[in-house]
Parts: sequence; structure tokens; C-alpha cells
Amino acid sequence: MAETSHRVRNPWGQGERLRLEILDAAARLLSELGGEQGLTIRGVARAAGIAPASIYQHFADKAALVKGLVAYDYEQLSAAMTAADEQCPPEAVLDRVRAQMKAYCRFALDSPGHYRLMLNNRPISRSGPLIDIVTQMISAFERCERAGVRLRVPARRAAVMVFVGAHGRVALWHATEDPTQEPLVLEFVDELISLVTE
Amino acid sequence: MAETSHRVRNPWGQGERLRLEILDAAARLLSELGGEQGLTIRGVARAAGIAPASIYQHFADKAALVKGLVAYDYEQLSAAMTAADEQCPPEAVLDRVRAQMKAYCRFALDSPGHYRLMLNNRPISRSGPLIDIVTQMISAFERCERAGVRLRVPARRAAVMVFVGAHGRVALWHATEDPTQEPLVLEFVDELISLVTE
DNA sequence: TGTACATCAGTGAACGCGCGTTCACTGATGTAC
DNA sequence: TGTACATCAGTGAACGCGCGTTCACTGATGTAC
Repeated sequence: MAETSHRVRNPWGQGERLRLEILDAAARLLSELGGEQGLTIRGVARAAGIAPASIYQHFADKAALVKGLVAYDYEQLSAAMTAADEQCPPEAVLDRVRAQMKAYCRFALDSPGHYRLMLNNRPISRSGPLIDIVTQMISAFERCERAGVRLRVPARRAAVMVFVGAHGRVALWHATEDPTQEPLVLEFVDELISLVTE
Repeated sequence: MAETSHRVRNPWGQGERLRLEILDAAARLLSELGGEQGLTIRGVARAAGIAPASIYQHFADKAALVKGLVAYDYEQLSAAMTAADEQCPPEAVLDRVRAQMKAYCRFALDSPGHYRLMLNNRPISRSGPLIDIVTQMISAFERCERAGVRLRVPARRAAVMVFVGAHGRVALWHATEDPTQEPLVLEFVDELISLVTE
């Protein structure tokens, strides 16, 4: 655990680097622990190889650190979904919906601790990163409709149902962590999408 | 907080009563806090008006206390669903499905702390109280099929999709705790059911 | 060019707190003889 | 009937621990003159 050699401090004027090192260490810790309960200032400091007091130069308190970590995670998730979308041929509109939702699930499956943290910090008001993701899915379904795909419910409802269903599925998977069920989670997305389309 | 008068001890031979008093106090505490983080041995002892050490006469350790509380909660949830089922005329098969799922959601809406605790303690293996609930929903959908209700997917899949969707919806509601959205959660159940039926 | 000082990155040691758990105990109520 | 003892319900005080946070500090690197 303890570093054998001491950390070399960042060069003059580069103090901001430590902020990222701290977030990185916190992210690693959260992945290892799989939950918020062990995510402590002292633990992060140990993981980053610094003194606990050093964290306070970059984050006002523990809440600010967690908030920073959540924002950091939402960026990753959002980027992964966009990348999955762009991987598809632009005219394969339903595949683009599928790819984005599966990227969402992939993130949740690969980083359960992160996902739980993101969703347990009262993230939903009338706006916010999670709402942005839902909005993105709504757009994707509207694109389907414009391309002639028949939906059994309005695009907005379809997006919400698929998103909510996918969240329910990954949340239940988190409750088991049974690796053999992992492919079933992604199949569930296909089922959901085929239920809202004709 | 502190009791003004001292608790009167249970009569000779009735020591087991305290077990229930402890579970009751823990349940109350969990409702007030809305989360596991403040559910401590010392907190429960305070809420029950006893000394922390007294808890160890009935529970081996904190984990055993939490386990006891979860079992206690599953009994309540299961009973509520059965009661809702029996409230309906036996031949109103779809209403019975709706009533049971809505009772499930009611519990989750009214007792977020309890619901989260129940679902975050790795409750899902090949058997267990949550699986029993899903099985009960599968039976309810099979009953619908036998009564001539047309399902768009097999009864088993329909039950899983509705259950997973409902869980997703309440879990997202927990992330907001916006009371104005509470009726929407129950409407979502109707939407889910109408999606899997024709 | 030297030198005094400001600024920077980061730390060591301490604080008070609440936690889970243990252990020897207290005092009331039952039972054996 | 009394009395010694067992059993019961429950406790007080202490333990060691890890936590979040504070504060005065150290030592290196820059800047003003």
C-alpha cells in the first residue's frame, strides 16, 4: 500500500495538477471498493500518495471532492455514449439508439461504484447531467420517428421507458454482481427497444 | 431525544420482546434518516431507549441486526402486495397485476430508506425474498394469459420487464424525492403493463 | 550580479467525534431443598 | 416457611479505531531591486 519512494512534488505553477491526481486516485478507489462507504478523504490521500491535508488545497471539503468526482464521471459516461453513437452509420437510426443505451449500460456494468455514486447524489432536478442524457435519448428516438420508424408511444415516452428500464436492469444487476448475467443486461436493452417499436 | 423516564425492563422470561423493540426502533430510524449511513448500533440503542450493549443479547453484530431488519421489511412488503391482490375481484386478472405492482411501488415510495436497504444488500441469488416477489408476478401474468389476456411477450418476460421497469422508476424517484412526481410513478406502472399487453 | 522577500506545493501532528464491541457488573425474579 | 443459589434482563464504562478538519510549518522556486 504505502509508496516506497516519496512522491515528487509538481513543479512551480503546476499545483493544479494535483487536483486531477486526486480525482484519479478517488476514481481508482471507488472502482476498487465498489461503493461510497470507503471513499474517505484519508483513503483518497493514501491512494494518491499525499497527505490528507493536501486535499484541502483543491477541495473545500469532502462533499466538494465527491461532487468533483461525480462531474468527472458524467463527462466520461457522456463521451462514451457519444462515441458509440458516432460509431454507427448515421442512417442506422435504431442502431444508434441501441448503441447509446448499451454504452450507458456498459459504463454501469464496468464501474458499479461510480454509477451508484452518480445516481445516489440527488442528481435529478429539472436540469443536470442525467437529464441531458435522457434528452439525448429523446432526440435519438425523434430521429427514428423522422426516419420512418414506427413507435408504439411518443418518442419522448419511448426514450423515458427505455432509459428507466435500462436503469432498473443495471441497478438489479448491481444487487447481484453475477457476472454470468452481464450479457443479459445488454439483451434487455434490445428487448426494451423492440417493445416500444412495432 | 433522551427519554425522561427510564424504560421498564421486560418481565422475567420475556426477554425476546426486546428483539422486536430493537427492530422497531431500527425501522423508525431508517425511515427518519432515509438511508443506511446513519443506521448505527448506538443510534438504534438511543432510539429504543436502551444501552448499546443490550443489542448484543439479540444480535451477534451489526450485520446481523441489518439482516434481521431486511427480513422484517420483506415480510411487510410481501404482505402488502398480497393484500392488494386480494382486494381485487378474483376475475379482474389484469387489475390484480396492477394492484400488486402498485403496492410494491407504494412501499418503495413511502419507505425509501427501507427499500434501498433491501435492494442494496446483495439480495438476489437464485432464490430469496426478492425472487419470490418476481415469481409471484410471473404467476399473476400467467393467470392473465389463461384468462385470455393477450401478451406481446411470454408471461415470464412480461413480468420481468414490468418489475424491472417499476424498480427503475422508483429508484430514479428516490434520486429526486420530488413529491410532485409521486403519482407519475404509479402511472408508469400502468404504462409498462399496457406496453406488454396488446 | 547578489540578496531579500513573496509565492508556491505540500506536510506533520494534533483536535474532537462517533463508531462497534467487550466485559465485568447489578438487581430483580425464579427454583431447590 | 425460610434461604441459598441460578437465571434472567439489561447496563456502565472502557477499548481501540478511522474519520474530517485545522493550523502552523517546511523547503523549493520565483521576483524586485
